[in-house]
Amino acid sequence: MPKAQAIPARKTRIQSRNQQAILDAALDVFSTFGFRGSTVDQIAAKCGLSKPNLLYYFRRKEDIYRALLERTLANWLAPLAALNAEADPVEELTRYISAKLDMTFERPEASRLFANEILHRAPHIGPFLKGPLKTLVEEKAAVIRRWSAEGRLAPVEPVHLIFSIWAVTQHYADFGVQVDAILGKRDKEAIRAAVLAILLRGLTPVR
Amino acid sequence: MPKAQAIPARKTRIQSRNQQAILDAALDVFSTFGFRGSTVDQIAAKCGLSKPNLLYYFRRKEDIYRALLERTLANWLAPLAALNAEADPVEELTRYISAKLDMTFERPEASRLFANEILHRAPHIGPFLKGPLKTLVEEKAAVIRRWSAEGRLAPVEPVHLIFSIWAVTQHYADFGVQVDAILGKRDKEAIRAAVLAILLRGLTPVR
DNA sequence: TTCATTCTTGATCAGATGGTCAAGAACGGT
DNA sequence: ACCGTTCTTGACCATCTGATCAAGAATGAA
Repeated sequence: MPKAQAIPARKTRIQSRNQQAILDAALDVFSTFGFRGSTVDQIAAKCGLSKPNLLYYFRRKEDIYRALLERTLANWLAPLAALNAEADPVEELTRYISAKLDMTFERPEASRLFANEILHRAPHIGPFLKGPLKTLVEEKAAVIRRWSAEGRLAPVEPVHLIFSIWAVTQHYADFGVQVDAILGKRDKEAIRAAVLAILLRGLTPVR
Repeated sequence: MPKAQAIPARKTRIQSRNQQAILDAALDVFSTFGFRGSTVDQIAAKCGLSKPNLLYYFRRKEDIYRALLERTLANWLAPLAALNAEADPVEELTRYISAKLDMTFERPEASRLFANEILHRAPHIGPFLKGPLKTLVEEKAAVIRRWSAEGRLAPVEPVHLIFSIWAVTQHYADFGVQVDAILGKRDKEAIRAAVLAILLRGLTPVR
């Protein structure tokens, strides 16, 4: 059988170790230089594999990139999905914003990876935006709208509130260089307090 | 004289026309594909010049990119610089946010160009961030802080307010693909109203 | 130990891309 | 009309980079 040499279906120990190492290295590289700006050599060097060896696990550069995006997409949705319609609105939003900030602080590379992808017109994850993401946003927007209607939250445009939360929280990762240039040393808790104040100020309904 | 062929100092009509065309085309290309992702051929094709001809005006690809950044830096600072300490705080902030949104709507490519540059760790404009930008931000932060101290504005962390304004307004340019995927058709005035409400809600001081 | 499968790599290739060069065409002041 | 300057271009080059391949090394189940 003239079969194209492929990665075996059966997952060996070596395989998962190396794939993991590759993805970790790739996240660093891709998030800093973008897809086109990164080279396979760079990634290979970073995880201590030879280039052909790396390409044994991921046949094409783009495969690494896609795997990386997919690996992070679920994590991306999780905090928003966790927004609980039954709990206290302001507390829920506080928790959501705080969780997003935690992601920003702990995984700024992941944030930058996405930012890069969206900035370049989302050539790889277009369907994800129009599909699962849109659905989830609409669902949670409905929750927020209901909160307002019930008088448990001040009136607010729900989708734009979500956009604003994304924008502000991710700003500290995506534009981290700028933030650091202006702020000097970074105080995470000060950022958290300031961001929560700005985004949630006045959302507590007047009773 | 073994002189390197250089662009003449004297500026001819053809020169300014072509340089202008090159920069316009380059803004489109660079903002979509990033520095590394763009090719000189692409830019040349877009403005109807041959590659060597283009390189007659800008000897290196990077020269185009830098010229482009420089051409836009001033515009970038203008709206913030215009923040007037004497006028009404909420009105001034409203005007600032509105002006930023206008830039987002009218020149999203410029916004994406900067976003890309910052995202990639600002390899070309690092000094600008730590210099003029930082200075201006600190100056205007002082203005906002004074507003709060005088009771003309609710207490707010000024620098983070500025970051939030940048983040939210630029979001509609930088993440435009995502916004459009979720919102469908775009209503600029609805965006303006929603953004102003979210960012300024509760900043009017209680009297 | 045996041996099929899995893993690793040096050498190499093809295409893309930034940049050069020399020569010719167009321009514009006189 | 003349001629130095400015502008334009086809051909070309060196390098980078994604990807391939064949052959050898390690692994692990029997």
